[in-house]
Amino acid sequence: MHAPPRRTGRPLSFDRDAALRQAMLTFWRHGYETTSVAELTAAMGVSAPSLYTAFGDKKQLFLEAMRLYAGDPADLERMIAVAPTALHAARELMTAAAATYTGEATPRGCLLASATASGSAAAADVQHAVADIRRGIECCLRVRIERDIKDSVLPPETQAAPLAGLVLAVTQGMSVLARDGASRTSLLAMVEVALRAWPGVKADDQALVR
Amino acid sequence: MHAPPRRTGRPLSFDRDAALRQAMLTFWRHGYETTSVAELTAAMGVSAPSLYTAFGDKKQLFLEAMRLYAGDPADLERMIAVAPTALHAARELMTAAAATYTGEATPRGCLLASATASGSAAAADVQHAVADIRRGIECCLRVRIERDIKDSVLPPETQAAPLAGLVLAVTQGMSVLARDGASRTSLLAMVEVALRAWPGVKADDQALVR
DNA sequence: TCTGTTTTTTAGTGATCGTTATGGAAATCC
DNA sequence: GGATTTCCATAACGATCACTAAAAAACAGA
Repeated sequence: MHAPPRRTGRPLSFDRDAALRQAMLTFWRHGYETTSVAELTAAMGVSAPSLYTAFGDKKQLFLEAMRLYAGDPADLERMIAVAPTALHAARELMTAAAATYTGEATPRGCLLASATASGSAAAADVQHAVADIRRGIECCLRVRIERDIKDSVLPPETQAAPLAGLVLAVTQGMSVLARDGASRTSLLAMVEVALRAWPGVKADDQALVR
Repeated sequence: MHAPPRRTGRPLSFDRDAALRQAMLTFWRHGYETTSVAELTAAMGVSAPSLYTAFGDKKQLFLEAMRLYAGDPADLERMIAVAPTALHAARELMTAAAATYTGEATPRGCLLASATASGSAAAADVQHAVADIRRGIECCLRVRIERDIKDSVLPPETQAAPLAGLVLAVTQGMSVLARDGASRTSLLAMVEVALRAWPGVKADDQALVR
């Protein structure tokens, strides 16, 4: 992002990246508003004043943790663009989500889906930031579908927007089921079923695109 | 449920059902833990002591509001059982959800999806109660799909569980998109696309089952 | 009217919320 | 070794959290 000012004075006694990662995991598990600063300081191993000088406030800390969770948007955009077809990209998106939501060393579900699903009016801007990430993914996938239509990979009557929306809905819906205790295997089976909604895919045709 | 004891004493000054409905709308909009009792008393037009004598505590009030939102489980079970096919039931489930999540006079999204998506460990039992409702719907739909398989309405290789899970995932995922601002029209289009994953349905075949 | 029962209002409980002032310890610069 | 700069630990800020004690108020039956 921007180079640290690197001035004189006492150096930080904690690893900022490691602390941020712990904050991310805590937000992932408990949500944004339902995670207290006390929980954060305990998980991060950092006192409250240190947290505030290093990250600003709770909201900025969450936004930074959210960006750490989501990764570089350019990476995802590249994955979608480079995939052989939009179908491959959609499958990759959903299977990766299913794996992420059921990791052994991480909280269940999706940080984006859980963190701000509920929230008071005071957290509206945080909800917008999360929604922006979703919209970015959906937009990226829709554009890729439209490209496939233009390239005659998909039939011309294909509805790009609802198809991209479905992928997002299944993804975020899987987060809910993962939180309820659904296994990775069951989520992956759902992904395979969902992909049968893709134009040109049906039943055993799936083997062709895997 | 159980007949009121109908004893002597000062009568209630407020309509309990109307107050419960306002509580439901407030929980629907802001979630369980992120709704304060102060917000509830303001929305319900009831003082805190009255709220506690009438509903117990915040948790019991939420559970009652949740049951009001979800309706009688028997009604849903009956709808699924009475539907011509499991496909009809699935379509009804998803289109009704899309309509509910984008109502003009109600909060956006699904109370079940939003209220406990995030939450501290203290609200674990509330999360379980919400998850139980989802599991009930999913189970009911899965049984209906298995019945259609047995009745040769669906092909024998149909995977009932992932198919039912997909319907739930799309439903709960639509809640997220509705909260992000998706229109009812776009959600309904996604439902139509999702239903193409159903065995035996593809493209224009949909007209046959509508 | 009097008694008993229940709900109301008023005011407040201790706990926790996010956040910060303060004072001193620690590390770099000259 | 100062001088300077930065960070850490302690403690506390006002606000809000879920919740309730106490007493007045409104009903039913006598």
